[in-house]
Amino acid sequence: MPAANRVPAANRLLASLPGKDYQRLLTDLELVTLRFGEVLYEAEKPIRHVYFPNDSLVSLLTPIEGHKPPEVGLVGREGMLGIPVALGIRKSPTRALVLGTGTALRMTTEACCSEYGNSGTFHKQLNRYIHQRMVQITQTAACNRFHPVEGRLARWFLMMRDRMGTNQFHLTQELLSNMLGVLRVAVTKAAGALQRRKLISYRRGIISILDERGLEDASCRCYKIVKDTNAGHRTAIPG
Amino acid sequence: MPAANRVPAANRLLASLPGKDYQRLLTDLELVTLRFGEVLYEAEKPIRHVYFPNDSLVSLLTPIEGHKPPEVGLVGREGMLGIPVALGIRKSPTRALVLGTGTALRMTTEACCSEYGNSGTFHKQLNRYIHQRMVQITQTAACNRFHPVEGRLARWFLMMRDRMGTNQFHLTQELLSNMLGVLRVAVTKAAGALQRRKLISYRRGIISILDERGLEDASCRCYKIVKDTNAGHRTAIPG
DNA sequence: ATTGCTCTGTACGGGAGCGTACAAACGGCG
DNA sequence: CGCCGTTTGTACGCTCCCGTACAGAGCAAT
Repeated sequence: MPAANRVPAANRLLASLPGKDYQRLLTDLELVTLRFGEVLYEAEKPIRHVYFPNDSLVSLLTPIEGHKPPEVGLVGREGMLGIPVALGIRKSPTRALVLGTGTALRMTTEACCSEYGNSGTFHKQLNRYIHQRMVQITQTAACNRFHPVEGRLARWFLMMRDRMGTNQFHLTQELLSNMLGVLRVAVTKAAGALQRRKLISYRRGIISILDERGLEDASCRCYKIVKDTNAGHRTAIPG
Repeated sequence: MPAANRVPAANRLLASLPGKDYQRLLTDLELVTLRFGEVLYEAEKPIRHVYFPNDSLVSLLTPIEGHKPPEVGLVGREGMLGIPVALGIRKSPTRALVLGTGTALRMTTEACCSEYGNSGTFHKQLNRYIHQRMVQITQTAACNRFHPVEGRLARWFLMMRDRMGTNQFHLTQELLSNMLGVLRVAVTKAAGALQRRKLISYRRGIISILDERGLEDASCRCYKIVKDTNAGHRTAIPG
């Protein structure tokens, strides 16, 4: 195994663990590079590893007949891939597609299961993250239903920025339209509007955020709602 | 506390527990009647009890500005209300609205937390249910995005039947349209089409399923996908 | 029966997004 | 430089659903 301990835990979930727990986890963790386009899990297939992204970014897609699978989750340094494992399920209901090339720490499904029992803190932090993801999916369900493409697109750019920690990323409108579950031309139109307002620039797959505040105003409120949930640790049960 | 042990555990989640675990849980469980229109949790408010419906039915709604809150979960005898508690969160992200009058067993949030630690089986079954609900939300997100109202309506009737265990229930088109996140007239039209095909009858809030097979054919495939997930225990990690 | 309320059904213009087709711009490569 | 595949932008008819308005049908109470 490559030396995972040579890398700081850029992953926030791991970074939130006490040193002792983190040290024990490290023995099971392996540093890997996730490359754009790579599929970590296929839907309905076994989960062999759980992943903790550092600067990589992964999209979760749910298959639905007659359509390109839309996105139901976006995971970066704030989270983990492989929630079902923590719930005792070895089969992924979704497809995990790497959108942003970068590194991640991973451990085998088996190791994760036993660590989940060993460290109470790991367990607790993971549970909090699972809750965040449920909120994220819930909000996405409502958002997909009601909000026009432009606001959803702005929201998606901001989520991507938060999870990658950079204002520039690479993704074609074609792929993006699949994630949002809309026609490519709808993305073209919405992205064009955002460009004219100088909030972003979008050139051949390279997206740059020019005006963060402006983009937040252009995004639907769902962005803030999910973000605030993630920040709201006070609601966790103490002890 | 009313004698919860006078009622058989119609709730499937409780019924799946070994007798020993169930007996211990019973000391904390209280039998209550949930009445149509009652709100068990308000969104963003504390969760005081977790509920295990017997023949009652509860809808989970997520608030979204400028719209009536759409449904993101439907809970009956197969499940539990208060998943966040099991994840260490005391605040409900959704509103829990009783759609079907009936009984439920409930326990306090505190009791649930300690039982969650006491019984490994309880823990395990709950985790499996949490996973099911994540699949349910995920499917709903995609379904809301792509599928026309008629199929979604048929699906909703079937889910209601599964969770209530009856072919007849009471709900106005107005309320139903809020759950589905569509205009009331869209429900009227879709329900009318299903009636003309003799799959249901719908008279002043009283819905009767006339042809289950036909209704399944009319529903979108999401129905079967979620149902099969719930049946698919084999994917659980053994031991 | 009459009144009043709730619930269901019908009508119609408008808008967002679909599906498709095609044109234009860009970048890599020979 | 010129070619070619990829990516982005524009156009247009169509459908579904929105928003609103209003009519009819069932039920309850007086």
